[in-house]
Amino acid sequence: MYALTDRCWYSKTHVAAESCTACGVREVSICRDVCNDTLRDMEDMSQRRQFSARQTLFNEGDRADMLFNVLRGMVRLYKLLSNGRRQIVGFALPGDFLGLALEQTYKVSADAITEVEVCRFERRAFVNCVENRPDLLRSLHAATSHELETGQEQMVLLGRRSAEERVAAFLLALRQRYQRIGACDATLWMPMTRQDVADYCGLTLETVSRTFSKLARDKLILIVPDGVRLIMIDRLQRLIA
Amino acid sequence: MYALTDRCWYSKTHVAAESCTACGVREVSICRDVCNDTLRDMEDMSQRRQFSARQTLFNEGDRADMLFNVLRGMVRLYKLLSNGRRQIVGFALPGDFLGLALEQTYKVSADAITEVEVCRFERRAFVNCVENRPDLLRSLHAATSHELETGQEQMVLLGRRSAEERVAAFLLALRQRYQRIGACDATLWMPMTRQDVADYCGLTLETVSRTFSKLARDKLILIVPDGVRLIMIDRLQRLIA
DNA sequence: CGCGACTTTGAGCTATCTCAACAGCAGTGG
DNA sequence: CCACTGCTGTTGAGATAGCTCAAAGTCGCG
Repeated sequence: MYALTDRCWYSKTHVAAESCTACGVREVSICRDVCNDTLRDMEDMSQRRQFSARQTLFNEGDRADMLFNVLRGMVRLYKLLSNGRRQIVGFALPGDFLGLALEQTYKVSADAITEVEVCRFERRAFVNCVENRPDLLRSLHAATSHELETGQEQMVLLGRRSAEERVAAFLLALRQRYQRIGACDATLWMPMTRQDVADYCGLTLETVSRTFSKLARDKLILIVPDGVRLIMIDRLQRLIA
Repeated sequence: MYALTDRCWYSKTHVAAESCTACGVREVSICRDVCNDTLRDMEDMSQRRQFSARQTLFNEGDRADMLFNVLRGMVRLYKLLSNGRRQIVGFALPGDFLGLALEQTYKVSADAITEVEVCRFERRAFVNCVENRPDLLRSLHAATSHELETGQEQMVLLGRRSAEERVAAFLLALRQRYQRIGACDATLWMPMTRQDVADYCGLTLETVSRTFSKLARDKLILIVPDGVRLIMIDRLQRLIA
């Protein structure tokens, strides 16, 4: 898949190649298991696009004209409340598909945390394709189911865990996701801010910062620029057992 | 659909008829939009079953041999943490399908809150059917997407809302679900305990009770046996705006 | 009637939030 | 080259929403 010994998997030099068959994220995307005909259809429909850090991909409520497959970088998906409170419902990594539900309007907002490259589809065309291609629908359903399960885990985290457990669970889940896309490393790349982590974990940024500090003081993690190195994964796991 | 002026829609006398075409919950189930052939297949696979209140339908981690469509009653879906903490991730009502993800093991536990009647499928047979019936897959995907969206709303509730907002949002969401299945009424049927509501809203049962009392004191709701009557829906809505 | 399960209410406690100060660092411009 | 600014992160101290523990109230049911 990627060269993974360092964090170059998300760097500019490892952009997925132009062709789907050579695409670097195909192995972890909804297009992994589709047949060749379907893949060709998808390739014909797709356009490559880039977003710079902090650019918006779409806003909750907008007409969902475009669907995205993330190729590189990190995207935050979130909902806002009237008074500015924000809940991040997920961080999208390479291989993640935005718009799984195929619905007419976006149900969350999305913006780029880092520079982001995506494979973009027009929704109408994509939906048409899905209608004729049960293998693609099957993939979409599997991905949606997986998201649903992740969401249920997150409800447990938000509803029933302490601050320390939330942060530990967040770190371990992030690690698992990097493993899944073949980008694992004892050092987790964390381009998001403390505020982002807080808005994902249902905490304040100060509590997140204090909790990171405590975990570092206890030598379970090491805080490094743009990331965290997991030192004692077993003890992190015991925290959330 | 049902006779709805009172709460009889969930009573024993309104059990869905034996035939799928005459089924009382079909209009709100995954089988709503499937073609006649698919429906016949599903009917052949399905078995009617009953569970009494507090009976377990399945436990998280078990092999998912059976899938369920709820016909009558209410089911709680939850996850447990080691020390007994519980997060309820959803209440299943008539028309809700349990096992949308078609996965090999259950990701949550489910037990009956009331007496429950279900339409039950063997997973293997069901999955086989889905493979050959894109229309059913389409329905499953739509239902799964809807669950995913509901889950994201719930993350906002759990991560960023106050106790009062959580309870208000819970009541309004419950009302919407009853509306959706054609069982709406100013009085919401709430057979679950305060502990269940607490475990759904990420609160303690005392906080839920106090919040209900406050909403009742403020005349936004009226607490009645086995339910809550919504008196000033607009003010509840303003609470969560 | 009396028991058990659920609910309500009260009072004190604490995990987390809020507010505030400060530190590190990158970019900017004199 | 260095002051300055803005942004992110850290740390401290006091405030508070919701939790915990406890007691009493309600209701259905044998």
